[in-house]
Amino acid sequence: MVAETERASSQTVKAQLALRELILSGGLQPGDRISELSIVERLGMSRTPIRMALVRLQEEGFLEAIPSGGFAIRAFSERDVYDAIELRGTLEGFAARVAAERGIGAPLLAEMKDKLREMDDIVARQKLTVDDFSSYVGLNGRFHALLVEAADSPTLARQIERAVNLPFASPSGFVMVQAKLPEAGKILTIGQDHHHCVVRAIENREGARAEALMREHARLAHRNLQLALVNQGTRDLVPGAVLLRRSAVAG
Amino acid sequence: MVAETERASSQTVKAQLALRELILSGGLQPGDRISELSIVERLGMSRTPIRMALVRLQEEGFLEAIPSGGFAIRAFSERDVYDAIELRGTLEGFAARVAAERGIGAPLLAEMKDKLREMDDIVARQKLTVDDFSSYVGLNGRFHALLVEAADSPTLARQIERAVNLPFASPSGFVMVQAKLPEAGKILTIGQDHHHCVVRAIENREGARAEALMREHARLAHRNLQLALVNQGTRDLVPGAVLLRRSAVAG
DNA sequence: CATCGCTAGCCTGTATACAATCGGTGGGTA
DNA sequence: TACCCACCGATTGTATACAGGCTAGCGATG
Repeated sequence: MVAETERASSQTVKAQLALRELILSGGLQPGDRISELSIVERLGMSRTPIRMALVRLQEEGFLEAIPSGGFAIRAFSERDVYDAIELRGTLEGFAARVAAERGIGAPLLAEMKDKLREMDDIVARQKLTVDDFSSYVGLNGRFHALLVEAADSPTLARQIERAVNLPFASPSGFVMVQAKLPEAGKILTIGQDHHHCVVRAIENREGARAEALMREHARLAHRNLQLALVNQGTRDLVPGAVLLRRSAVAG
Repeated sequence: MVAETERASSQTVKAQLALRELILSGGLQPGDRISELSIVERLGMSRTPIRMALVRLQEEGFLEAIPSGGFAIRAFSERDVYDAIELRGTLEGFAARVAAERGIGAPLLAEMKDKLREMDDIVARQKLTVDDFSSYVGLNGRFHALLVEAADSPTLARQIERAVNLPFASPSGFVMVQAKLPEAGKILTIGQDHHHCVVRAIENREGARAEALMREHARLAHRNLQLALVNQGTRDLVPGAVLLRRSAVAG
């Protein structure tokens, strides 16, 4: 009965994706209580998969439970975003250290270097197009995924996956923002150097160095965050900007 | 209609607690697929709250989703336990660093020192009873909770809460094990010293030191884990021992 | 005029019926 | 004898009906 035009697995997953999209597109405002019935008529499915999706989105951090029942869209302060980025750096640093200390397999190392080369090609270009940034996002995401894989720890992988779910905490979250910033090339160059250094550190079994590098690597996102927030024009480029609580800055 | 003898909130929460207990008591074996119907007749409630509880327990890390549908009890290797402990240390270290760098309020600091004094009293005793250890567990748990509170970061708090859900990753997980180990007094003394040092570090705004201390503090649990696993007698004292995959060690 | 209480409506939590899919078993054929 | 296909049972995913609780709005009273 399901899936005539759409090719998706279960209703629950579809609801989860649709709700996430609805939140991130601003269709639902931060702080708003989510009425299940309104979602039912918006998505055209029954309450059961929607309730399931709501629980999952709560665990992902997009929603918070209301004591009297139901859920509300979570609102984030600028410091929350900062902390989420720093947290990702800490966890990825941990992963890098573990990978360095325990050593990683040759195929994994090879693929990391492979992705590194491809990213080098992009960064080397004089004028970066939006497509270039887009390709970089894909490669960068894969590189960070490989790093988690390199740690070979399911517990850590789960934790990182969770931390990275918030859009502004994603490793590639701010890459597309850079496309609009004058400092784009510089930050990209530095980030890519971090990538190179961390691979070398892992190869040489330098755990502390690998960890410190990934922490600092995440802090590039801090800079992008600052740069994007200073003027109202680029503010909306911050990933998940609609989740940001309007702070006292105003305009 | 609900709650005649039992005083609990919702069916979902009751199911969650009951299932967790069922898993940790060994009523359900690691690797086993969980049949919803069997839980229905065991707990005497309908499938809906049970399904809800299953999703939450998956997010907590006790269950893993089966591709074809349903859930299975997750099995942990010794290294998983090790990693979970190290992960807690990393996250608590992060919390301590943030607390030190940003500074914490006087009331919080006062309560931390208060708990410290109470724990000192216990550690100072010559012969420690089981009740002593039990009191220590409570105080220790509160102390660690205060540390998280001191970081004043909801994102981080959520993440730590999640990491600590696994019983063997809990800050107080191995305290009761120590009660049965000859090295009990020594490790307790060292751990308590870590507590003192980290509070001093936070007070003095020494972020790096606070972080390193909490990491090392968690590693005391590594030692306890090793000690408990060496002989079969104390092996079952490891928190959540039933979740451990029988490794090649055998007996 | 303000505050307290009641009532009505909505909304969430729970139960249960229905549908679709997965796995296992048995029989048939190469 | 071994492998493949088909059917059947079981189990999960989905829809919907029902009940209890929360909230808000209105009216009455101090």
